[in-house]
Amino acid sequence: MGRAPCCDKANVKRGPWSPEEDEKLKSHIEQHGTGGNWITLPQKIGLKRCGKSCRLRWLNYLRPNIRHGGFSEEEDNIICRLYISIGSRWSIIAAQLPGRTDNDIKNHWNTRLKKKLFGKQCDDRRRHTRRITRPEQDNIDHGTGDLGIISTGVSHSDCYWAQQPALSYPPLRPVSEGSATPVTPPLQSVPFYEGSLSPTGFSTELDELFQFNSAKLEGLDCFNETNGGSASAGMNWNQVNPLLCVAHGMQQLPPLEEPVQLGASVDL
DNA sequence: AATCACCGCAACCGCTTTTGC
DNA sequence: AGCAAAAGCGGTTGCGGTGAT
Repeated sequence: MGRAPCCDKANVKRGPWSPEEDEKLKSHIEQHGTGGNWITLPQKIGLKRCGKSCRLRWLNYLRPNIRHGGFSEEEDNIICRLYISIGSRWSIIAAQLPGRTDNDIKNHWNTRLKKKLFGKQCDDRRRHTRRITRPEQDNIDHGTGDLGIISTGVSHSDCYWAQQPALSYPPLRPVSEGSATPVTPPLQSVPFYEGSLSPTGFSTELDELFQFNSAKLEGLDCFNETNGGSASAGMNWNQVNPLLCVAHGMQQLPPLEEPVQLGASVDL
């Protein structure tokens, strides 16, 4: 029983695409379109590839106007803001960044932005765990250092980067608090938002998803007061990376005379 | 110079959602 | 309305390149 496979795995080629395969697929789709059926397309054009593989190759690589790499600061900010708000909905995030694919954004997040946003601790932790044996790593990796903790709900006592004592980012506070001038969302200068901007700076459609997703952050106790309270209201803005505050649309304030130390004496 | 570990990316896997009958 | 097939999507894996030891 079980689901029928989408193709005969024994008779399809896997792995990297050759230039010839790319050319076949590209020229066919440019001339005839996909025909509305990815499953039969590879047979039609004599490719020994799974239909899903063809679709992926087209969407992520062969499609016109695809841009790879070279993410700008502005794009980084958009990705971070959306990730914080709606989570790993890569296709939705990609829809806000013309020329970017969900796969590309996902890779960019996993390899760079995650570290940029939450600090080097994640990175160091990973580096450490990769040096140890597989069984040990299996015991450690879940819920530590990685953003997986957001959805797994592991408490921050298990959260490696939340335990680190020496963060000294400039202090920050929510825009809504006090008289600080809000940071202008960088998105407003991006043409594809024109016409349907919500107060958050994203498209109206996206705004429904963009209500601050506190549930998503429940596992991240550094977003919360120790006694509960909403994720954004309870956040200790002195202890987070500036980029994270960009993600929240927060105002960054001038440095305190003494940097806040994250440690046992500080309430999270 | 050799070896090892890490990083970045392309591609795959399998689950969920959508569509057509 | 119910089912099956196709499409969409997000998580994960594998591998080549690169830097550190």
